[in-house]
Amino acid sequence: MNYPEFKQPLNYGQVGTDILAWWKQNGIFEKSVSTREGQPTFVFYEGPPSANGAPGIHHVMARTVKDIFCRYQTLLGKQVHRKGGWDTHGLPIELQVEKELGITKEDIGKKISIEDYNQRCRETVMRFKAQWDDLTEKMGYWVDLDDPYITFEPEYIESCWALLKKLYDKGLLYKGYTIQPYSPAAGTGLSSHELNQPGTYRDVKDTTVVAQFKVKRDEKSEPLFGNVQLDEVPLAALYGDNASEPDVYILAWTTTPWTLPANTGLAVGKNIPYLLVSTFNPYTYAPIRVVLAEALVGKYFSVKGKEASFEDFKPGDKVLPWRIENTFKGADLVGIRYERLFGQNKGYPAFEGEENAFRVINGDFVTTEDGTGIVHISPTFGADDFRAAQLAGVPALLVADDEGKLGPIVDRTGRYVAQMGEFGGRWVKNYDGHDESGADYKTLDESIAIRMKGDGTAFKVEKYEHTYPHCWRTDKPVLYYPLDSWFIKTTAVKDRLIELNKTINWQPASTGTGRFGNWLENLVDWNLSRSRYWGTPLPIWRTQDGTEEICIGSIEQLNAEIDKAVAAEVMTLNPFVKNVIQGLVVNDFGWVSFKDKQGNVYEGSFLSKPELFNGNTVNFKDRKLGGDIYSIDVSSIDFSTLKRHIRNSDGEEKVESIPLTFGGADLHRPYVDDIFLVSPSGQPMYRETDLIDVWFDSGAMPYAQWHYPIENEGQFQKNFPADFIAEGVDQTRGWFFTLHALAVMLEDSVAYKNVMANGLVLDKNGNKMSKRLGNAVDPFATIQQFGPDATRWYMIANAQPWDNLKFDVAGITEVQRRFFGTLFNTYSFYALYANLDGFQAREFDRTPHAELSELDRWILSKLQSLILEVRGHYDSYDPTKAARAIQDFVTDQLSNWHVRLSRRRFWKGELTADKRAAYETLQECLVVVSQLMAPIAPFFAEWLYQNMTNGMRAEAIERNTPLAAESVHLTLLVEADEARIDKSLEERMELAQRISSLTHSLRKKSVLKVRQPLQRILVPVFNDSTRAQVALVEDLICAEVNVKHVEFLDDASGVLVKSVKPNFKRLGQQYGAKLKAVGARIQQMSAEEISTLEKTGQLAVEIDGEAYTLAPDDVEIRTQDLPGWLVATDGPLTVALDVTLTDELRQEGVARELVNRLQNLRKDSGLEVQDKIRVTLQQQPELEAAVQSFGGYIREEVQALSLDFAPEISGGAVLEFDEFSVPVLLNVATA
RNA sequence: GGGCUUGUAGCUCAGGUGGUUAGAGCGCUACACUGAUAAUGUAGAGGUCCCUGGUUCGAGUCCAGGCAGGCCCA
Repeated sequence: MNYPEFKQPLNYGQVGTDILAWWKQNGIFEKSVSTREGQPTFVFYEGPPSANGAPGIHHVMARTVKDIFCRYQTLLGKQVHRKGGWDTHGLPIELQVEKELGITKEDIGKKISIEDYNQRCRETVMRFKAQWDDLTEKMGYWVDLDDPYITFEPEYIESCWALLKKLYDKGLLYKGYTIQPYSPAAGTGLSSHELNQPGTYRDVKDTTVVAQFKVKRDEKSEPLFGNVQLDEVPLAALYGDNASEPDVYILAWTTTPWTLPANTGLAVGKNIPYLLVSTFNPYTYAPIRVVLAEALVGKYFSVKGKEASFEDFKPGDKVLPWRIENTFKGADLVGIRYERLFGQNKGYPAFEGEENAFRVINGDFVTTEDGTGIVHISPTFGADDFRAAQLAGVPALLVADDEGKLGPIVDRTGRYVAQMGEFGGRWVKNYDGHDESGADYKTLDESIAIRMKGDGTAFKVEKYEHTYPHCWRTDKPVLYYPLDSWFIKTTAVKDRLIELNKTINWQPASTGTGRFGNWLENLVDWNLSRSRYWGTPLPIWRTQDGTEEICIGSIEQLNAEIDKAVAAEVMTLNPFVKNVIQGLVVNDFGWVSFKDKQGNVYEGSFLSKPELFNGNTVNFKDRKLGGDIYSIDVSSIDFSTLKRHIRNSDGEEKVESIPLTFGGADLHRPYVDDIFLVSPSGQPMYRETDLIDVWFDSGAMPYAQWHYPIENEGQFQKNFPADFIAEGVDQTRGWFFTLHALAVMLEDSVAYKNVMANGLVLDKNGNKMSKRLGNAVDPFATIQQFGPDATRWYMIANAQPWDNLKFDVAGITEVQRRFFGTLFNTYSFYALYANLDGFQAREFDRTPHAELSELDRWILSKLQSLILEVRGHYDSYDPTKAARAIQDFVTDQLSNWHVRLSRRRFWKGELTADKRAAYETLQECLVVVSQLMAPIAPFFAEWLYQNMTNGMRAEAIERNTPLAAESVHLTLLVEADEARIDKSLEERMELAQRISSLTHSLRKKSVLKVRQPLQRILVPVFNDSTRAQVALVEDLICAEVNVKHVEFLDDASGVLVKSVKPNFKRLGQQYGAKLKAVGARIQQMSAEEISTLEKTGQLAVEIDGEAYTLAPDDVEIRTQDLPGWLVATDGPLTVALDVTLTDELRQEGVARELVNRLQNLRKDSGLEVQDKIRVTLQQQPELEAAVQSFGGYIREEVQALSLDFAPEISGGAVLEFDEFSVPVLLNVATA
């Protein structure tokens, strides 16, 4: 048997398993890379997943996308290395460990050592690696799992350090601050995780103040002083004697009055409407004008006040009179300057940048839900404040402490610094546990409010209940407070980031311009600092006073610095030494040798018992039998001489040096924290305790995966930048950004040329999948059940990867049935008949293209078009369209038309030239389809390819043809042979399909089954080309719909009834508003008018008294009816069916019925396709007539050597059809 | 709250630059076909194209505002 045959239904899961085993056995993935050696490369970066959880179905989606384009590029002949990777650091892992250990961050270093804690993290992070690897294999994602980069390995961290140093040397790394939740009582910052603990947000009653900020009169603020008088009351009349213009104040509300002395700006919403209102201060009763949001006027001013007289207002009156003077948009107010609330004149300190402070700025967070619609900005005590101020160039109010170090007006214990005038030293909240019940107790907020009332700068003071976060440990209120942080100055390269982003091909484009582009436009500096334990440590050491610092870029440099520090006696011992020695004890390998600094030679091994280290000394046993045990001071060891001696099983000895850096060196905390360096001036330097953002780790992978820039420059250069990356859209500001930012800063280049951001995988109802809701889909079970191909195909074909996918297994079933089932059937069909005929396709001596039938040339033309189309879609990173095009070709064109119409060719008779051509055509289609689908459905494609080509392999290898490749994934994708594309042929086949469909529809209406032959169909045609086109496919149509002829009707026949439809597109352009009338007139055209238009090429009509000349292009003429005929239409195409039945047609119909029943009988009797039979029917006149005319046909169809009648038949079957009931005897012909 | 994104038949999705009668597959119903048969053909039912307003002779398509879902950020 040349072509393997399979039972229906095919077990797709098994196909996956079998192919996977074969790939492994034959190293196909490795070959897919190695056979492309020397070819152009296609660089792909694997975004490292974290293996601390089980993989989900969405990972199958993301990895399918990655896999598709890597496989496709391989098919194009490129070499595609795919180095895997693991993301191993970060908060999720720490939290998981803490949960498992039942501890909190506070316990680290107390209940558990940092060392042990990090060890737990290291063990936890790879816990699910086996599952991940398993899924990777089973789903057919080809990536190198044997040599992945792992972000916690010392080489990887060292690369990160080297990159940080490069940034540091470029001046892009600096220490600043961010506003973070801070607990003065605990003296520590709080993570958002800690802030989300239950019970941290509580209702508290605070003193709140609506403060008045006095506007400085200048060019910018002049409109506020202009006397617009919306309420049409002259100013003088308003204030009576106080006719001089009252001051203008901007109102801003705060629930934390203690931040008011730190105010440096006011934020407005640029689209929010604001009012200028004339009124009086409720405490000093001075006439004032105030600015606030229109929407909030009702909150501060009563209806009564709007009517109240200004002249009659006197101190003590409850109702404040008020009038609206003018309206503004927030944008109009931006830039206005105002006076400092607590200024130097009142004893408050000056600060740097003061000239840029006290301005109105834009704030996108401003709302009119509460307050005044204007937000008081104190950049040191609010994250929004800080950001808005930074964007607008407004400085923070910082004062110098005793050492000259700048800081906020509140110290880290929660008190005002001494410089704060009358309030200096006051607690901003009750952090000192002061008794609040005392009559004279006043909070700082209250004191400030009282002061402001007196100064006339408070417009409203009241107690207000709101929720406020509290420290979960101390129960004291949290402050938003500036904490030290290290930053990468991404804003310095902002323009370049934007510029280079425009050269990246984003899929979908909107993510690049929108989500990512906007993010770049509003870029702030990258906050690198994390106060955590399990991550890449920041390699910066500083002196206590911060005046001297060093950024370490390599372990070599670090060792050199350590040596200096040891020499300067800042440290007694290089902490890595212990690490190395520990490693040598743990790894049982043989023995070591070294010299001490005096040159004495030692040979032997370190002893771990009773304890490895006693201070800095270690026990060492001489290798001589019964040798002495020394106690050695490790600081005396000359580590450059340290070697280990390994004896293998053959007794061969291997000697290797042990670098101090690796082989046990751990660059994590706490080890790096134990390193103290010495500054040039001789001061000790301590490491900044921060870790760096894990996103830096992943963004550094283009460099760190090769241990670049420490080594492997060539590797790096060859693989930078990436041609393609793909991850979820949630990575836009994560990995996509960090890759881009680092590439621009370090290499002035993009990091990737093409990027796909895929969407989420939701459950079938559109809800997010989660373990908690129990709607998560198990990827292993899915692949097991449906096979990897149907799963992948469904995900790709159903929705474009960047749209969210509603995952429904019913969809996989459908794909499996409709696409894979059809393709499998088509293959089985081919295999069945090819095997019967002993046919084996060859690459040589094939039927010349010109000699192929219309049908064959058509499907091959379609195939070439498909190759073009699919390549185009893959090239433009649109796998969905590629999948859909392949699917439509296989189901609609190949199976449902070409194979269906070719069935007789396959099963009839000997291996003729036409049959051979049919095999060759189908064979070519199937092989090409296997290639085209290979990126998406790699297993099934392999299955199909091998089944189709294994019989050709030997010759292919011998003659070195494309099919020499043992795997479809090692082939080169066929190029479309455009010479074989025949658009005209494709067009007429479509006509044949549509005419057939219409004819079927007519048969159905007339209840004339297809088995009943009919004489003819009539097709009206208006032009010769259509006529010629249809004539060429007449045979196909006749065979498909079982009629004898296709006849054409043209105008000359005189029986066509035409109708006309306005061509609105053309008419609209020509007549515009008149179109309606013209269109109506066209629809009323008479037969004569249509005829005139056709013959003369124009038609004069009158519409609403105006003359128009219609051209043929203005209308679409079609035939809709043939009087006396049953017709069906599809757009411009019309078909009429001649339903006249002659005796001969009837007889042929009977003959066909007979054939059909006999075939069924054959099949029911279990006969094989090739068995011959003898048939005897019971006599019946009508049957005999039919057999007389069509006996030869019947015998041939049912492969009967004889077809006879007998007067009486018993014991056989009875054929029933139409009004017949025929006893029959069927025997297998033995000879 | 901001940015981005999605909304078309029961379900999943198509619908360049606006053109009047909005399509496909699945599912459903009926009929047919039967040497691919757990396949296939034909027909039918099924739509306020999320809503409101605007531009236009004409809007699923363009504009504005809203609603709902999603993601990211605050």
